Amino acid sequence: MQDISTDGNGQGRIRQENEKRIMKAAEKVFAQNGFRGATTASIAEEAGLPKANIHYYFGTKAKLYRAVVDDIVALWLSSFREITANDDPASTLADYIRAKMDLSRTRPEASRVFANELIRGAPRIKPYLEGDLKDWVESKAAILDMWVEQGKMAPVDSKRLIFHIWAMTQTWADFEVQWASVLGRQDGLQDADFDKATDAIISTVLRTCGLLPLPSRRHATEMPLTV
Amino acid sequence: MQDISTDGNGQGRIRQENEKRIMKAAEKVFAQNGFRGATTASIAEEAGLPKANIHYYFGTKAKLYRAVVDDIVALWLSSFREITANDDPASTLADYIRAKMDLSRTRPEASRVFANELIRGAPRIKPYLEGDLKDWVESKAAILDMWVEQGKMAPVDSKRLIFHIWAMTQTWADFEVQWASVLGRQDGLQDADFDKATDAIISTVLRTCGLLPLPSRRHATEMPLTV
DNA sequence: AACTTACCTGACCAAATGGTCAATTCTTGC
DNA sequence: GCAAGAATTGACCATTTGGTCAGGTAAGTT
Repeated sequence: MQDISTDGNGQGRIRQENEKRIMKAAEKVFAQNGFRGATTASIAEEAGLPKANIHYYFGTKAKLYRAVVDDIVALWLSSFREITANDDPASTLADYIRAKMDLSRTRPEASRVFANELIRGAPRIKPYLEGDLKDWVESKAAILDMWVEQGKMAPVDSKRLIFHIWAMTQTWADFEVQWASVLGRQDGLQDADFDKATDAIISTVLRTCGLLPLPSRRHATEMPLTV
Repeated sequence: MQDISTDGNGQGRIRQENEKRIMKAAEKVFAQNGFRGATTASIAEEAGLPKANIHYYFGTKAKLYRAVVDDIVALWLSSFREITANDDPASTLADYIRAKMDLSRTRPEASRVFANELIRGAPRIKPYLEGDLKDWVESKAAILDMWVEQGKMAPVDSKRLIFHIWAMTQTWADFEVQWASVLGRQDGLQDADFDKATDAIISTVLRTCGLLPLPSRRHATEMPLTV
């Protein structure tokens, strides 16, 4: 006989399938409406199940939300294992930016749930921000600083650089509609748009770190700028 | 006798004061909960007025929201007049970033209402995005391109550079709690934090444009990187 | 086949929500 | 000081919301 707890994730086949289905629907609805704005009825409709079914599996809206957010935090953390010690700065940074942009393209709803949570002051994930995330930032900033020490790259404000990489990569998920509108993409951003954005972010970051030669200017009438 | 339209902004003294008061409260509540999640009751409480009073001045929640959003769009647009033709690229960009960061620091709630709207797919402001904002971006990108043509700065992807300036500046308003948590600021970000962030963004942008000499590396054991 | 457990869901409920309204008080121009 | 419009608000209402529950069906185990 298998242990199937009521609220956790038991291992009943049907249960697993339905929980996944509900969480996918919930992620979408929470992303679009935030916790307070989302209704269990609309989540049920999105999942193609009667509302009572949602409560059967998750109990309350708050617990369902918690499950969705925890899932996303786990995704975030797993994507963070990237940057490691004595790699090459340029390729490591570029790889990390590419990984982050892939998440923005493939899991925009997850990013938006997270964004909603932050805009609201992160009542439910502050411990994560002050714990795992803070630790991660500090350890990665230390690596950047070490690279600077070793003369592998130009001095930078390492923490702000990390923050700004997140800002630039996540804006393409969170505010996609803004960039699509401004670029005139009626059907939303295409893969090519993400590629172009990725290149632009990599250029910006590598130039910030002095890791990318500046293309020569059109009219070479001025002195070189850089040391 | 003065013309006081019911829904617009008549010039009754009391009316003006109360409308301002309600909109301020509404901005805060909408920022924290989005349109659907905000309740007229909580807006009323925040404003220190009975709920019926809110309806007396604005009719419906939707009209109030519209008024708040329009106000913010106007603020946004006015902050956009900045970048003009044949200025000096470096100081113009730096000034613009400083202005945008000042908005993030002084009007974070406005930024968050806007962010909420974008996350939701911008149902109510798409015309603005596809109109005024698109035009603004195109005209300013043209100026950047002109500077490149004139050899005043290195070639850049001008539109993405603008997008990323927004992303970096607005993240300090929209996701303040995240950065405060990671930096260990228990009482929220301080002015010094914004100053440091502003410097970091300016450095990144100017280096991207080849407008800032790179500080020399610690160990000058390698060849200069830039052309 | 019998039995146990997981799964399903229509019908229901109390609370919250956006909005209305009529009665009352406050302002203001004359 | 007084009439006319502006402002105020408690009480009320229809609808929506999160959540419950009883009575059922399907699935697995022996």
